[in-house]
Amino acid sequence: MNVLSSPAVQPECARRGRRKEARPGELLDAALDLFVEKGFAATRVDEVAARAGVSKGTLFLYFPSKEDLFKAVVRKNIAGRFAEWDLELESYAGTSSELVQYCFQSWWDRVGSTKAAGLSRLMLSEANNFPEIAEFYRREVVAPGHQLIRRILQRGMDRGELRPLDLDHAVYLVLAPLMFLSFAQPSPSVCILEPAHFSPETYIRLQADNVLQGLCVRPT
Amino acid sequence: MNVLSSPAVQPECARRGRRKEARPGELLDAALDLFVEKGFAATRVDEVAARAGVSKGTLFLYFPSKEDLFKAVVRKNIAGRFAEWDLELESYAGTSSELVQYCFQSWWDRVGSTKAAGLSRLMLSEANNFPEIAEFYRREVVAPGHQLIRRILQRGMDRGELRPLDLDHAVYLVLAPLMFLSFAQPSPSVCILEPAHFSPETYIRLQADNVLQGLCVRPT
Amino acid sequence: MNVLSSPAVQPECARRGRRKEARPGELLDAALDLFVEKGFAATRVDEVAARAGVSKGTLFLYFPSKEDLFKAVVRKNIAGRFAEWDLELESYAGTSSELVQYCFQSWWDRVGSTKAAGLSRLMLSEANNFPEIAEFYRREVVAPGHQLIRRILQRGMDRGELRPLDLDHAVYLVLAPLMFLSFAQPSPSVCILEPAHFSPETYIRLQADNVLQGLCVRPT
Amino acid sequence: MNVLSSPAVQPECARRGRRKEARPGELLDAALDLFVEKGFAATRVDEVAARAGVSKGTLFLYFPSKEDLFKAVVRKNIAGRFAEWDLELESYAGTSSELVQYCFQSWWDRVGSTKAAGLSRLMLSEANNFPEIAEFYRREVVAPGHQLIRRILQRGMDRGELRPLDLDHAVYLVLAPLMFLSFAQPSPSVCILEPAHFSPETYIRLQADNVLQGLCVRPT
DNA sequence: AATGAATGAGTGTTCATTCAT
DNA sequence: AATGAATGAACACTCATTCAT
Repeated sequence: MNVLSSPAVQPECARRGRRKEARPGELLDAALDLFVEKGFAATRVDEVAARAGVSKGTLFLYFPSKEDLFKAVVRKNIAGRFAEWDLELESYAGTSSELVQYCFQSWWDRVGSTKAAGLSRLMLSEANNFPEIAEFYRREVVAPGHQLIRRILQRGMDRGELRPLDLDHAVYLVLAPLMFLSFAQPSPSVCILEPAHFSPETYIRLQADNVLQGLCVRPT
Repeated sequence: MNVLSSPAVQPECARRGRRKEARPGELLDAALDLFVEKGFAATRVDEVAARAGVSKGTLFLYFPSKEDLFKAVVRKNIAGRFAEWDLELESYAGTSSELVQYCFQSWWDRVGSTKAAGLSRLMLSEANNFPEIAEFYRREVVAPGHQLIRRILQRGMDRGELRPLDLDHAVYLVLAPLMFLSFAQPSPSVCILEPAHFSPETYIRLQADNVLQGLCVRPT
Repeated sequence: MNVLSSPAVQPECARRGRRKEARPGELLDAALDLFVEKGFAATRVDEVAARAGVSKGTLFLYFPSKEDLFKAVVRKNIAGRFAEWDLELESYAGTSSELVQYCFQSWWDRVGSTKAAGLSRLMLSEANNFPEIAEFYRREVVAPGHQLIRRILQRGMDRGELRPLDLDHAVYLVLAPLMFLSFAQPSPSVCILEPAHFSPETYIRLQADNVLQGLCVRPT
Repeated sequence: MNVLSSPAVQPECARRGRRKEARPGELLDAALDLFVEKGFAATRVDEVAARAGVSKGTLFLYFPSKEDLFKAVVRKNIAGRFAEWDLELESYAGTSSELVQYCFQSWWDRVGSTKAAGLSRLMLSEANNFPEIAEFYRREVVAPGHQLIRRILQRGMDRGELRPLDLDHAVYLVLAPLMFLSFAQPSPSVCILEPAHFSPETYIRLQADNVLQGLCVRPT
């Protein structure tokens, strides 16, 4: 463990120590993959542990239950990032039109194009069977997400850049296109007819442009 | 069970006879309800059988496995209503703007507000596990649906009422809002923040109006 | 399967039918043996099922949980018999002295000398860890047992055959000797010093005689 | 850890030092508490270690297994207080009646009301699983206890104060009430119907008085 | 054709025990 | 000596599927 340690044994020695702190992250990564691929119920904790290279018992050392593991996955990949996004919104200086475009684009960059996008579809199927998880997801993801969009639209109305809107329904002008793309991940087969001709980036731009035609006081 | 049967028991016997042939249909109906409500994995075959009024053994008499039951449910319920809709479209006489509005509205009336909407969400979750069914669904539902929208948009462009559109992505300007609503049914909790303040009809109208602002050459 | 069926295959055929009704009883017998031998927590449901000659799944067909199985065992072997004993007491015509003797004796004949006696010791160890079972046992066994003894003593006082007694403590003049013997079953090693010199029947008679010396108005 | 240690840290160091040697004892004390409270199986070694203020690994440093810990607990706590009691008996000057009363009372004061009473119940439950310990308990506790009672009764017969007794069974006239109370501790719920109305002291007096009515040549 | 009793593989979770540090 | 991260065997309970009747 000194300067002379050969690189070959270093990892072996360090693994223990390094692992200890890396474990939760490795488990969360493995869990995200499997949850997104198979759904919550169909994902076996053994498999998550195996993919993270540990035993089943170790998983329960870090997460007291499968549900808690799932919550941690959601928190790490989505829920925990709203604080940052909210701040970003508050300090945003551009027009509402630019803000909405930015919103679409950065949702895609940070969520839609990542594995985390698959979590939305997951919730769709499992919400009925796991009410506690559904409630958690509503509180930690759905609510902040809705509020974020509402604030964007409200800001636009306040600044006179957007038409007067019924926010209870207008939020979905923004959310529906994003969620649709989210639900289509990672296997778009039942949503997108010809994935080969489909570019998410083009989709995102088109949706943003189009919704703005309707939202803005003066169509750009 | 012969001519001497008293009238009192006759119906009993007759029902039996009728039942025997109606069994598969009753099972499929029960299965549709439960699959849509709980998802594939969480639906127990006992419950399907019970709801159809037969024993679990009988179900396996008609469907060799739960998977086959699922396939049969999907096959039965996603039949071709598209032929009729295609005809309707061809003979439509109004403006594109009216046509799109009509399209949103009648989708909600005929699909979105019915049990069939639940099947979309089902397919979304199970497509990975039933590639064969997914392919079937793509062929019988996704493809005709996309084509229908494409024709509507193409018609609009041909008539000079809609702007020039990249159809491969523009179809989703119409589809995304509809599918989002479909996936949110029947348990909107993880999509809609406050279902109590949400009216599907208002949503449909707002989405149609808004998308048209972007699509039309001259905003109405 | 007709009149010519050899007796050898008859049981094979009949087993299905006969079993169906005999199963719960067979399971309860197996469960009683194992619960008494190993305790509640240490008894494996697989083992109970195996001893009854069925699979684990079959056990859960008849008893929804291990706790319910245990309750059924207690009900069959003790709790369900108080009704009969209460009746017996009401119609008893002899003196209180005879009644107490009869009580000791028939407790031994019907409970103390059977495997059911082991259930008391079981509860002693498991009560803390399974509060629901403990509560059930209190309600179904402890309470009726105490009441039965109280009524016997009260009857004796009413008839002027027994001295005035503080029933809250006097019940244990009768219960303690019986329970001690119960706790000593089926392995008396830590209660009885020399089991070889110990006769439960003699013990029962001696305890009954002795307690009566104190209870009766005129020592016999 | 030497003379230079500042007074402030001295106690810290000293405690460590003292602790190191006291560890096994602290572990045994913690284990006694927990075993008595929860039983052997339900007691978790983590909890024992935590209560003793050490890690789980440390426990296994001193005791190779949970079973060995249990054995050590029993061995430590069931020491010979009988020598003292035997002496007390030999020099006792009062009547047999007084002696028996004294015996009941001091058993309660010195054993029944202490944690040691819980050990009896522990042994009762675990005797099957730890025959070696059971044998030890028989030799060190059961046998001396029985002998002590036998001598008391023999003394009474010799002095003409007690009736002629079959000692093999008569010992239990004294032992059964005491053991019943012992087993009922510390959670009397499955033995005592209404603990709120129950006073161990009253119980002890009543049992002593009553048994003497039967034992004595002339009822006092 | 219809039943429903029986099965047994599979799942999340616990906990005594090990061992590298 | 002491730690605590890691293990893996064990266990109650579920449910799709089978099959004798």
